[in-house]
Amino acid sequence: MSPNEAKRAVPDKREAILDAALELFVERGFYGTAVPEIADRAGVGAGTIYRYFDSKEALVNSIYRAQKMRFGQVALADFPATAPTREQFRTMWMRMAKFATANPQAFVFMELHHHARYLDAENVALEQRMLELFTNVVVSAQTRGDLKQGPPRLLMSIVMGAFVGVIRSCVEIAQPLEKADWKLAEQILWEAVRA
Amino acid sequence: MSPNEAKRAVPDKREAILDAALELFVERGFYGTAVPEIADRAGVGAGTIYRYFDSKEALVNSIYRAQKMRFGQVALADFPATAPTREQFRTMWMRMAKFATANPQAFVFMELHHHARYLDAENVALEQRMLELFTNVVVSAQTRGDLKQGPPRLLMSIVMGAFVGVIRSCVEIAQPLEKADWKLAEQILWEAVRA
DNA sequence: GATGACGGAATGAACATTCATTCCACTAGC
DNA sequence: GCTAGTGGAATGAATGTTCATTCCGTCATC
Repeated sequence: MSPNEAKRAVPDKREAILDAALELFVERGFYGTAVPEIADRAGVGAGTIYRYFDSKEALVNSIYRAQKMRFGQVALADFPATAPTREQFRTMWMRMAKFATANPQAFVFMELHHHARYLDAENVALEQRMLELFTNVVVSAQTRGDLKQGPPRLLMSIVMGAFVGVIRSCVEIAQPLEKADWKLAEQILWEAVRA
Repeated sequence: MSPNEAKRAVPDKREAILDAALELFVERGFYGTAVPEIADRAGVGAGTIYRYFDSKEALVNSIYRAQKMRFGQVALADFPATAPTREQFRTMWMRMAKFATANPQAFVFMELHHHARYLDAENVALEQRMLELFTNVVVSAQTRGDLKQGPPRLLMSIVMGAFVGVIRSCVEIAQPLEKADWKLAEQILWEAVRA
């Protein structure tokens, strides 16, 4: 029996800590969450957290990085760069909706910590890179004359803001949106930004 | 010299505390802000805060209530209940834009604390009442056939979400939106929700 | 296969620090 | 001199972090 297999006999504590911390950070925020609380919910000792993470800040940065990259994977993998703008928009929207429905907490977490002071440089850069990717897509769609003119930042704020608004209202009432309503929302926002 | 005048000789400490706390709560959140920090920024002693507010929670609730009511005044006073929906929408949007431009921090503060666990019952009720007011306006516009059908909550999430998105992007880059861009945003969102 | 010594993961009580709140000496205005 | 109002040091509770100890799976030895 290899050491690896032996280790797997114990349920993964690192994962348990990450999950518990994600939940609590969403519920109470970073400063509102005590490390021993995280340990309790994860079912480990308080000290164990420091075997896996250097500090509370390192923990929150770990979660942020992992979720952001997962989101990036889902949203941007095989992006249909040559497809019509209408289809690009629908694809992006529905992928985001799928991710956010499957992981509402992860999505809200990213929103909450977007511009937190305790995000490390690597995460700030990651955020920046993703923003630029989206901006490029918007700008080139504008150049093609498919989207309204105006500051790209404004268009993105409107679409992303609306998306976040919808997700948050779902989280508040603890009920995922119907597929039909997702489609309606997509249609509404496409009509909003199309040229 | 009357006692009132004498007091006014000292710049209003209550107001200074409220202003400093609003700023810091926006910058660092409720739990991330230490009471002595608030005192420092307000230019008063830490103990003085407790002459004016029972606790840190009472302070944050005071700010929330004051800003929410100010916002309600601005947004809903003399609401043109009989005007065409198009005009109602424009009026509401521009009033919110005016408030949020003049008080970006107050607006972000309200967004941040919307569903905080430390909001007292009175503030939760206040929030509820305002939500119902907006919902009524939306539903009756839908009944008139001026807005898209669909869950009113969904439409409101989209519009308010987009609005918040725009404001937050302004706050991030510390630069208010041009009047022209506000008009563009208004037009975009009207086209989004109109029937 | 049984035994016991070993390594390192896990623990949670203890520590230093930070925080909200209290308290009291001091001041300014009468 | 008296009072109301103030600042900021003092206080005790709570927090993030550490560390001496426990616990457990592994493996060499018989």
